[in-house]
Amino acid sequence: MNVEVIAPTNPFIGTDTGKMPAHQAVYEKLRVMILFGDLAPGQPVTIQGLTDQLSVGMTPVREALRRLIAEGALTHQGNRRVSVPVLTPDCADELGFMRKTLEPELARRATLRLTPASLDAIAACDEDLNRAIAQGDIGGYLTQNYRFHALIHEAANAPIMAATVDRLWLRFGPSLRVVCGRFGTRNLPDKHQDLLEALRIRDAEAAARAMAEDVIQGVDQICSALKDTELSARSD
Amino acid sequence: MNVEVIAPTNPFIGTDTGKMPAHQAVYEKLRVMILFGDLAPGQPVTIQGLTDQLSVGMTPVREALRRLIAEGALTHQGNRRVSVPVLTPDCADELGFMRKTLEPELARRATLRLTPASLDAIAACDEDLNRAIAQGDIGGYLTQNYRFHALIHEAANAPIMAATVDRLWLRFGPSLRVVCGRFGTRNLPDKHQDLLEALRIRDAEAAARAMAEDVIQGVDQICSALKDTELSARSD
DNA sequence: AGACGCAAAACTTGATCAAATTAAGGCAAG
DNA sequence: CTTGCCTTAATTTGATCAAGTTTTGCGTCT
Repeated sequence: MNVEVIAPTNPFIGTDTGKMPAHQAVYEKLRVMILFGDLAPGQPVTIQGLTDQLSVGMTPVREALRRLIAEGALTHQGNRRVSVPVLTPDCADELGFMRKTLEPELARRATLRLTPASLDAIAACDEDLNRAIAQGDIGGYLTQNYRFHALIHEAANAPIMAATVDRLWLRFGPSLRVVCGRFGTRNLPDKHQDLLEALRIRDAEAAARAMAEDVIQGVDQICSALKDTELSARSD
Repeated sequence: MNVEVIAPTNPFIGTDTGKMPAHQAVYEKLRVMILFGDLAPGQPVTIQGLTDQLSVGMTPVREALRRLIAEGALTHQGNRRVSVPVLTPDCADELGFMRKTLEPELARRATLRLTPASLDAIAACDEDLNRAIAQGDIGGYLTQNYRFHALIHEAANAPIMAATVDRLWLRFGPSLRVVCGRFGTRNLPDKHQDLLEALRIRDAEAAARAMAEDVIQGVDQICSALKDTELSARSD
């Protein structure tokens, strides 16, 4: 299966498996691996492979996979084979539309319900993000960028929309890593400064606008990269 | 558990369990029951109850529940108890925003990719829907109304958005039945005529507008009904 | 090239363990 | 003496595991 264990330094991979059902621990582990590109698009995922690797029974693994499939993070490949989905341009278009619509709304709502503590957390996260970009740390960029958006989604106090958008990120994850591996951390979208300023002065519409621009930039970059990879694949 | 088996006359409950894994059969059965209000909001759902009722093992039931929980059709009620979620005004607001945003887009896309066959199917469905309304058949109204929208979503050729919207309907389902049971089939939203006409003349923007109005009408009706029930519950 | 067979993986089941809720019983206070 | 609460036991339910069954894919043989 070739799935490397991630270093527990990642803020999202605390994996406090102390008092947690096995199926949830498996779910969270796989989720992070997909979100940050440790599983390549198209890579097959087998139940028995995971039971061997994670030393858990078959039932928890089955439940975790079923959950991830329901979220679109994995796909049933016809004959009861499970794999990491390959992002097609059509899918990216759909995901892009939803992100462009929902994330600005989340930013708008976050502006209204924002607490000083969460604003500080978002600002701190943005600094970490800039540091990662400056160092060319792709993994750091991916995790901090996700965290930046996740913090805003959390502040919006709209759990259903936040979970929906989270699923969209989950679908972009595997390809994002590939794209970033191609182009490095230069020319990355960053409307975060505008967004932070809008949050500080409590201007919901400005926050929505900044978020929309950030999402559009990111999505367009992925779409163009997808077209390139498809062209290169076709010319093979 | 008090879950009555639905008559197999429903077009969505063919349940051809012939060549289908047990976990999927369980999933589809439960999904339909939730979607059309056969399970009341707040009703507890137990694994063992389902194994007894459906005569299947424990693992398939667990997988089906995990999937439905991931889709928001069921919720984990704290102490590893599963139940049908109760729709709060905040949730309805979120769901409403997403429906108002996504369904017009689906209508827009459906207009462009529409085939004569699918247009006929949609028109036929609308006739069934009107018949159900005229007869005061709540169950028929619920299923045909869902089917009308589902056919449009299918025609849009946008599987991710369609699946996302489907999950929103799944959340409305249990409360929809309650609301309809209160007010009957009068004053139901029906911008379907405008929508059908727009589809026929291939006017994507008009279709999107008609869909938006239909969704807004339906969501507002549910929201106001929710407020009423909450007020009456508070005055108890 | 088509068919047969073997191996691997998924699906299902029943059993076992752990956790939580409920019921019962006893003690104390009014 | 009755009532209310707290503690404890029993039942119900959820979580996990390992074995058996079925299906699929692939390799080989004709």
